Amino acid sequence: METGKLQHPDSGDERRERKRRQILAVAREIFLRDGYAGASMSEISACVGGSKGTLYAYFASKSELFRAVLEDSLTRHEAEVSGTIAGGGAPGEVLRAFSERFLEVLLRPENLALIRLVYAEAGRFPEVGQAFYDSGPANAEQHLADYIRGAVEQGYLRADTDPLLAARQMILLSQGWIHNRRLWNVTPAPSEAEIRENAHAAVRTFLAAFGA
Amino acid sequence: METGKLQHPDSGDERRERKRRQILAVAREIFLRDGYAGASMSEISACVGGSKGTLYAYFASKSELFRAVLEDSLTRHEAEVSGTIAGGGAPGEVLRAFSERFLEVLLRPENLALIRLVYAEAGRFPEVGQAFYDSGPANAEQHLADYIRGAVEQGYLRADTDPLLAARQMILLSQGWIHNRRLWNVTPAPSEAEIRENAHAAVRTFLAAFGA
DNA sequence: CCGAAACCGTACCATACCGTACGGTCGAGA
DNA sequence: TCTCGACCGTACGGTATGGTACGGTTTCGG
Repeated sequence: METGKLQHPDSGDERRERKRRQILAVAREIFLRDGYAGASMSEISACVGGSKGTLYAYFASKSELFRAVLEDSLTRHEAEVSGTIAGGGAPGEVLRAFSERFLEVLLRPENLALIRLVYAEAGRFPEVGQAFYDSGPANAEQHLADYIRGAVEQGYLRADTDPLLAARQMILLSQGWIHNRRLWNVTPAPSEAEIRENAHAAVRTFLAAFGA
Repeated sequence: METGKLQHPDSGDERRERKRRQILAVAREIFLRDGYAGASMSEISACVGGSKGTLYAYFASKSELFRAVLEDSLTRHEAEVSGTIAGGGAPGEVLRAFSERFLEVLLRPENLALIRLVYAEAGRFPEVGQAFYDSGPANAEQHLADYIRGAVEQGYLRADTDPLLAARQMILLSQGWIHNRRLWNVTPAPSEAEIRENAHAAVRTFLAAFGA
């Protein structure tokens, strides 16, 4: 009743939602490309096709649009990385899979741009950094620590392992030097082989420190 | 002759150089606070005291000022970190000193702001990232790798250690989770004890992987 | 088929930006 | 004391910004 009939492919709410997503997609692209201060509402509305009045009918201000773009972008890769450790099992292969996937996700151009943007704005807008941390690194950290705790209990890892510390070190090693060099834009995108190599090295060091 | 007499405390060139440094200091502060797009030449000139015309007599454009600020900022901590590994010696204490100093330098508010700024602009201005990398991380990486190579030859570390890989992993572990959380602005400045703890954990993991 | 709501195009406001220009002032060197 | 260059204060030009207003048009539910 309040949402209209399903027969029609273009009910009001659906239409509005579609437009909203379209605006978010365009705005996301421009924010990631130019940064918060560098992006322009006029350009966004021009790129999205409609008028600026319409844009302001969907989002009350630039900062609110920015917030919505971030919120939308952050909920994308929640499960993708954590999925690699959901099953449990022996650390060697699980951690290798995690490390590879983790770095591969971090290195996608869209995510590099997002990470740059968050770093840039976190100083002035603490809630940006907080939102990013909560919906990304905090999850990875927690899930990995849980897995490690289980692996310790099963005797795969040393009994005196601090799961949280081990998880954080594993994440740092997985992220690797490549990630920094990509953020600094001083090296082209690495091959899959390099990513695998990094994961291999990370796991080797991790297991040397925490393996049973 | 070409630089004027030393008797007078205020020769022309000296005066110019002083003003230049003053401008750089103020501009640095504002760029680090507001980012490149967010900073304003008018505010900089107002903060520095003089007129905008004078500002443009020293730096031809905003981008050139930005470049000069970066160049000036990057040459500060060259030796401070590398000094901790200059002497050589057994890895345990040397690496601990390196790790502590490294993280402590990274966590200084001015450097956090600089790192944020570089991350933010490296995507659009590759030369910014390159300059930063060359004058900072590349040096640390190289010096640490050299030290590790020496330690391997002296039998302190495993013979099959890849010095460059080991150096990079050591840097990643030293930088630690704290550094990221500070960049994301989700945690207050850590105590010295936390920094020492991080260094301790980094060295422990490193030696487990590469110790002889 | 009607009426209302959403949307478009465009013009507009106030502000801020970068960069320039210009007349006045001050201090140093001759 | 005179000259000259650097500096100051200020104002300005041209452009772009975030955000608003408004009349005309399309779209959709009833």
